[in-house]
Amino acid sequence: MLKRTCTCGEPRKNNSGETITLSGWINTYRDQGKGLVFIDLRDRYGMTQVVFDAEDTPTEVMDAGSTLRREDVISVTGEIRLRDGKPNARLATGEIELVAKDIEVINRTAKLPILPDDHDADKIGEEHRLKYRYIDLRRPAMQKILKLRHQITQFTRNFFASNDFLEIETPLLITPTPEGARDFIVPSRHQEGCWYALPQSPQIFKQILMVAGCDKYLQICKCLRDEDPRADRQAEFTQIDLEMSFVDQDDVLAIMSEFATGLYKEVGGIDLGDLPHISWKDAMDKYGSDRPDTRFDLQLQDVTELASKTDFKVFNEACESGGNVKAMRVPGGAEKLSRKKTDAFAEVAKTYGAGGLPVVKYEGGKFVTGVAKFVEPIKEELVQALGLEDGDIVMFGVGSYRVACTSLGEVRLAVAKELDLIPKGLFRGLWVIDFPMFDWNEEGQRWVSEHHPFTAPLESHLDILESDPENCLSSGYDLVINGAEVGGGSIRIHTPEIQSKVFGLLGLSQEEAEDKFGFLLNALRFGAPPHGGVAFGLDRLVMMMIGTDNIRDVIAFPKTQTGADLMCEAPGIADPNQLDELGIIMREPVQTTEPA
RNA sequence: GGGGCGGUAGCUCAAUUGGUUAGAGUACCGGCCUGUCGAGCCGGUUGUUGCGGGUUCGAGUCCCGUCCGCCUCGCCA
Repeated sequence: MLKRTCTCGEPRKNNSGETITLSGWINTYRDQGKGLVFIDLRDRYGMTQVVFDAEDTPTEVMDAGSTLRREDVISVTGEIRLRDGKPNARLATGEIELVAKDIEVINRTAKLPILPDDHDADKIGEEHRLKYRYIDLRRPAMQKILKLRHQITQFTRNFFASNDFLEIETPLLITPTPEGARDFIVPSRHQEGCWYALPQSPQIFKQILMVAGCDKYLQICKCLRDEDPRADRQAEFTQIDLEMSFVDQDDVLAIMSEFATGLYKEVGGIDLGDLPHISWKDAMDKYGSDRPDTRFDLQLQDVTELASKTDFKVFNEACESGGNVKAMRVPGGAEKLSRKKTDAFAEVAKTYGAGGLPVVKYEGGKFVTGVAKFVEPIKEELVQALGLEDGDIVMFGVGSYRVACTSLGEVRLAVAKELDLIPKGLFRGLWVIDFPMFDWNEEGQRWVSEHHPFTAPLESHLDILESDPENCLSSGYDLVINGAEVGGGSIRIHTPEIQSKVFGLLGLSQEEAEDKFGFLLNALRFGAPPHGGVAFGLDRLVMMMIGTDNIRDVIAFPKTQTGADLMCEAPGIADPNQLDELGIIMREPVQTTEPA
């Protein structure tokens, strides 16, 4: 093999006259006829134009050159020279070209199913890109993502290493636990009938590492949750997982803020500014979300009391059942938001549990359209409360506190998108703190953890943990950037007494708690330091910096909505002998279906 | 589990109220062309219309079922 002496991104005009060897893929070929062929040779580092010029290239090399096709793999030796034609400003190497003197055609490609072209990549069906991922990943845009992801993990390791964190691995084969997401489970061969779970996160292990005196822990680890994916969510994803001992919330937020702002600045060239703290209640009240997007101004206001003075049945029912009415003023919205558009926003509200989206416009000093006649009696008060000006539109979120807030909060995002209120290139981050400890689950008629069962209550709320769980706040915190949760954590419970109480509130009996979490409770009995930490979603960090909404763009080998890997065709059928060794009998004979 | 969108040539798409031989661009193959760079010009090959069933004289088009992909609600401590 002709071994390369430099990469396709390197040669410049000051290398003129040098003889070098390049290796790579044929990106394009331009055959000008007998005696002149251009190819662009591509590797991870860039592209260089290679010219086969009969005046300077040996005949047999000319012949080989004219047979080259896109994505063939070659090595080519030649001399760098300034281009005869115009330089190509779009290529870093655009001022020079390599005059082919010797060539080795290393591997010719079969007929290509897709072309690795950034130019029309978004036109290619994602299904094809995933099936032929090795071709798709050759695209410079995909290479850029892989590199950015690498830079983020490198920055992370360097940052935390220089702050005395130890990178420690935790097991992949662990024990199934109740609570939380559905586990992926793995059969045990040695103990027939028993199963491992794949970790939803290393949560308990990292806490135990604190008990073990490790003090500061870091891991960049895979987490697995057998739940339905979304555009920004995969069953298999990566967390930057951290834990620290002898710290309080301020300590954790301080170093994690330093990390986050440093990361965005160093790797992304993005100034995140300060990361203010906002309480969960404030976030819900003002933005209708526990991950508020603060890049634009629209805010929600509570008008429950005013609404109760109206004769509007929808308002009254919410008020009487202890719910809320939230209002959002959209300045100048009366003209910009047609009935058709507000109807579309109503669909958004309905998706999030609201019955609809009452709307009223304020024009010429009076309310018009929608629920105008219902809010007329509270006109003066409403105008004053919301600071209404002529030409505004008001939308209402009605329902239980969470439904009123979140449905209108989602409408807020839709309105911002519709009216193009979100400045491009702006990044805004904040910490959401003071989450509730619990959320009441109607279906199961029990409390569930808002964060997770190991989250400590605020010290000041310890006394109401059991007497008033609804109002007990936790030490949980989420880092939110541009309306996306990019990380979250908490100060953990570090005594077995409180941990048992929380398990109890979650409806886990003493026996169940001991059975499922005994190892943690035990660890807490043997000298657990106060500790807390964070996990950042690596995939989301990459997505945000690269500017994509699609998590599959930032994962080398992602899975589909049904958890399939279209390239390797996972999941697959196990050999009957494998199942037999594991003591597993299929309920139904396996149906092999022909792929479509 | 629910709702929505989609599946036609290797790829991206078109195909009128159901109508005869399913087209175009691109890729690929052949030819021409000595300064191109998403090269150009000329010619050519390419189809289980996802799969199965039904209605019909006739189905890419209508109906039923099913598979796959995407978006989404639930779910994701």
